[in-house]
Amino acid sequence: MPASPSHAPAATIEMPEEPTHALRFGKARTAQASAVLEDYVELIADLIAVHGEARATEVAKRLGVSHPTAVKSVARLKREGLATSRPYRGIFLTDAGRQLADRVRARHRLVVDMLVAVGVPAEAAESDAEGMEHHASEATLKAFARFLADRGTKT
Amino acid sequence: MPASPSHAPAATIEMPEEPTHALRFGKARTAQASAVLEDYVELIADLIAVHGEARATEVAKRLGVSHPTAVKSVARLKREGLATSRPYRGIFLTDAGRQLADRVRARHRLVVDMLVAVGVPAEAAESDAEGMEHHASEATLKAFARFLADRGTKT
DNA sequence: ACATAAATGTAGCATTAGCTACACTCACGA
DNA sequence: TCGTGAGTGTAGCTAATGCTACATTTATGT
Repeated sequence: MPASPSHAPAATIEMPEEPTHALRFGKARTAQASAVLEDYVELIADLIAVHGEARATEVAKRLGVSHPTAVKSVARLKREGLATSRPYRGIFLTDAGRQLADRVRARHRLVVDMLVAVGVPAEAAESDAEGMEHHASEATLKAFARFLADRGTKT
Repeated sequence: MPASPSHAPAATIEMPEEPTHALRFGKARTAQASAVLEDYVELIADLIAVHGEARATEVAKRLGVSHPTAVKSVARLKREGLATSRPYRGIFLTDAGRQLADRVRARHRLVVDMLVAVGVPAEAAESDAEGMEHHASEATLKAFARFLADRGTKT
């Protein structure tokens, strides 16, 4: 059976538990925690780039949430030093926020390209990447990049 | 700009907003919601298969959470008709729970195999798959399966 | 048989993300 | 100038996931 081959014990050492799993699950949970922040930062960066500014209502609309929800999340971004804003003005990113946005954006493209490269329809690739990207470790991203480079990024 | 390539189109239609995004983000959020349930169900199935029963404490340990947290989640599983349990006894899966476990397990393997096939180190593949698997749509899974079949499922 | 340790359960609190309802501002037109 | 409506902000509620602390029950060893 799958999860813990170490329980099959016949010979060898015998470690009673498998904290390895705990670490993995914990990591996945942590990733999910920052996922929301990342989505907001990326979107805000896009809005600023395209419209010159990012307004709470617009962010809410794009993310498919109510505006108070967006406002609350932006408050969290500010708390974490990723964004700034003043009452009735737009939302702006700090240097840290911009850097995060760039990283997130690059990662998103990489994941989408990867999915497309292995035959996932563009629509599904975009959609699924939105959720998966937040869980791709450095090692995985590096592997993706190498894979894409090797096969010339062709479909 | 990046996030919405659909803004690029010089000719064609030009839709002012992009509710498409909202749908995508919403989907990712929903997926994340069931992710926890799936993790629990999969783990419980494993424990039953290996130990003959699944105890709350063991589940908590494996998932890296406190036991009350595990208990609370199991309560949710019961509410959703995926598991059953009686005070001071083990946790069991309903038919629905077992079916879900099977699907989750298959999906997990598929994602891991895929990552490995593309050159991700086994360790990272296992770890990242834990988070990514919950966001892989049917279309994506199908594409993964096809890709693996084509290249002979070799490591 | 009974005391005690380990496992399980319960209570209460915090945080995050969502929502609706309501209050306030600002910009624009009459 | 003064409304009014769209955009923002705030309050207060829900649900999920976590936690610690405490209560209970089971099981175990003497």
